[in-house]
Amino acid sequence: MTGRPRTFDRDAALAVAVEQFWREGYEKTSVAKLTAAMGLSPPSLYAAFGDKHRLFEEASAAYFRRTCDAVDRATALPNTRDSVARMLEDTALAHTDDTTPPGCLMLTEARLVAQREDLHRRIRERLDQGVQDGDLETSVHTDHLASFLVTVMRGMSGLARDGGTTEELLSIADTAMAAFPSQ
Amino acid sequence: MTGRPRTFDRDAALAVAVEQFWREGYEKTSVAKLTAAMGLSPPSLYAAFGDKHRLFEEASAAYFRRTCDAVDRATALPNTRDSVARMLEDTALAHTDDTTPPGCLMLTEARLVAQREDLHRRIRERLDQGVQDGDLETSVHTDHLASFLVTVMRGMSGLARDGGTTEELLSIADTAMAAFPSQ
DNA sequence: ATCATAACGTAGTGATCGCTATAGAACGTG
DNA sequence: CACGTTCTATAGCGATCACTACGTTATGAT
Repeated sequence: MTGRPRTFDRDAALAVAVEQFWREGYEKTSVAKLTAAMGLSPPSLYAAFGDKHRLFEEASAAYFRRTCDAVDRATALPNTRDSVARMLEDTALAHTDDTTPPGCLMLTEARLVAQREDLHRRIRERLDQGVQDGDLETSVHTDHLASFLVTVMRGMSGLARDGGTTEELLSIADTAMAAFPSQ
Repeated sequence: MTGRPRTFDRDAALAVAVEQFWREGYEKTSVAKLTAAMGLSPPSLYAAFGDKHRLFEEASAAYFRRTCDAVDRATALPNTRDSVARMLEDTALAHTDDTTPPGCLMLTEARLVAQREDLHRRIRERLDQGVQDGDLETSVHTDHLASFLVTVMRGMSGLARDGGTTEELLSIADTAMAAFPSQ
């Protein structure tokens, strides 16, 4: 007993929801906007994704996974300074990519605190590794430095939403690197 | 023909509105929440302040004036580095003052782009003065440095909203100062 | 006292919010 | 074919949104 098959691509619809939440945030994104953008009726949305909150969780998780891929590519660089510089440059470029909404869902949406803490942890762990590798002096407070970096990225996301250009964000990334402790 | 006098203090009611918008933002603050917090009926609110949008404009303008006072006190310091350091420290303290909502209304509310541009201009002008005073080398790109500083403050506001402590924000302010060009 | 003026509280406007009851349509299985 | 299952679309649920019509009350001026 398989029943009637669904007429829409669940992953494609989820991608549209990601884009919608990304562009307008959780609160300003109504279910009516979602159903219109995703091209399905309210009952179909609720049957496939639960409710608005669970859809947001699934969408933001998908977004987070994509972001973490980029972070992981940066942290994989052998030199710690290069790794952090890459991360900030990636951020500047991603937040002003004109094929996607400006800024970053994870860094802008108030309720995604846990994701931001996860990002902070990933960065701190990369810095800790840098200390072990001898890239950073043992006196460096990696937790505080990670907080600084997340704070800069977050501010960059806000600036991108205000219409900040790629060049502007890249210059901020560059300036922030001046605060990175030299070996 | 003076008519019946109003039974509430307009300035006090406005201060309550500032606090409400500060704590929850424009979208999440309903007129019902405002009337309850301000202790007046909807018709009184609309008679005294126009509509929700004009009330927000008045409230955010009052908030901005207060913020600018602190900025002006910092920019008044003779040394440019001291001036910027003070600004960042003030930001860390103000955003985590437990007698007020966490973070900053101006830096968090999406629609206050103009106020942020104003803040950016004030900081850049202080840095330009620093160049004239010989506090900063003429090679310093004051516009980019100002963008960096606003970006850090903005990120600090977000962190404060996530529950970041005064110590955490102060350490970020301190780290950011490492990016400030030495004389 | 009488009047005009303006703020007051009650009660409710249409629109939109997130969400769902209901009934019909499209599948695999008998 | 009929049956059970699951998706579909329509239409609408109660709650809340920003906002206001309306009748009352409190003032100063006459």
